[in-house]
Amino acid sequence: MAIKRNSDATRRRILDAAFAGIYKHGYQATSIDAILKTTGLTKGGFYHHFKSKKALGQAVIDEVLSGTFELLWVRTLEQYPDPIEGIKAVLRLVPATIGQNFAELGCPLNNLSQEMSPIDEDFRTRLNAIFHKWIDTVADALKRGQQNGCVLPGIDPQGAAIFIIAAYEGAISMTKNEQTPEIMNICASQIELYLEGLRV
Amino acid sequence: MAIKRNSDATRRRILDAAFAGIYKHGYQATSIDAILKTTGLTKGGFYHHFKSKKALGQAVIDEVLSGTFELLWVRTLEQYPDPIEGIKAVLRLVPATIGQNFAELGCPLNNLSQEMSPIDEDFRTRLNAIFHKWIDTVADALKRGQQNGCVLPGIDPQGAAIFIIAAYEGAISMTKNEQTPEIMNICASQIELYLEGLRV
DNA sequence: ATATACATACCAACCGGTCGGTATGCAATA
DNA sequence: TATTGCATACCGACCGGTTGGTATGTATAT
Repeated sequence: MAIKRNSDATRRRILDAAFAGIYKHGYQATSIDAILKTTGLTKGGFYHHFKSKKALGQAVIDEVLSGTFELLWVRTLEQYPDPIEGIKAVLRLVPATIGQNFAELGCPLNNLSQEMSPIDEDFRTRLNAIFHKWIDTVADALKRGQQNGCVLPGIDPQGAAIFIIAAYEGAISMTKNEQTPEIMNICASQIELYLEGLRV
Repeated sequence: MAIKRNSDATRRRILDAAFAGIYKHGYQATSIDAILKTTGLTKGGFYHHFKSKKALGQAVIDEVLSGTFELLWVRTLEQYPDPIEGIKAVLRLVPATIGQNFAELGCPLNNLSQEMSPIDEDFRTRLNAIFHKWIDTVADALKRGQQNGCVLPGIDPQGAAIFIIAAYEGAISMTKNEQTPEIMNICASQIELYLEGLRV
């Protein structure tokens, strides 16, 4: 009747519980005790894997948040030669992949960034790195679109990318405020209107 | 040398300190002790004015947040016959009125809404009421624009209003993430691009 | 046998909130 | 006009519980 001990799996369980807590209640309002409760661990076990609460938060950013962004945006955009179609596909993918959570809890990356950016520079730096990769991903896609002739050559890819992401994050925020997926659909169609304006 | 006792002023001081704390650290992370420190009050004095921390939070929404929104949006839009010019004016007003705070701390209304909407229905209801007034304000302005012939009759004022506010909030969020007003300018010019697309 | 992966017990600081008490101002009364 | 009586405004100690974190002990895997 040996009790299973698996370091990697335990660490992963902590990470998942921390992500869920942070996603719903925010970083500051997620207590270590709460994480212990959902994982069934104790203090000693937790602090064996993470040297502080801050270290846990940063691990969530590096190992959980950055991954989900890549899965949704990078993978989708790279399989569309036309970036405008690619972005529209992401917008349509949102309700499917993340489901109800997005309408209830918003974007986990933006949530954490909004909470922590003003009060902790280390968090801000890490989170901003993901945002920059995101912007570059969209901007590169738009550049490809300009080269293969489906995006207007006059527009600034960087500026357009920033706005697309801003509008996307804003749409998710409004959806969360209202607590209904309906809002996301309204905003998505308006974003598409903007996107079509970038077309040759 | 009687010590000044002024109930209204004291209450206002608490409200201001609470707003500042919530704006920077969020509601949950703003302790009553911290408010006592900045106001110079004590526990007894505080609980004479507010029966609980939650009551304080709701007073901040009703008496501080709702006012700043009205000042910026309602007042500005009502003095522009052309709603598109009105919205553009608001966008230009943002850095002037709120100044550096917006780039550092974002939109106080959206901040609180993002934090509290998923975890407290009473907060959500109050905050959502402000958002609805906001949407109606912009939608009504667009309708006026349709009547006096400067906005396309085909567009849905409600949907456009929701997206304009979403894009605006998203732009502020991105600016806060990056901690530079530059981002706001980039997004503002893209929003203007969208707005011009609504014109006849 | 030694390092790893946990459990247990504990700490000081802080959390929101309560409580008995006190200083002040104001209105009725004498 | 002076005195009284009471509501208001505020003080500061204290409560049970929670916070992030540590020091030490023990069972398991290699």
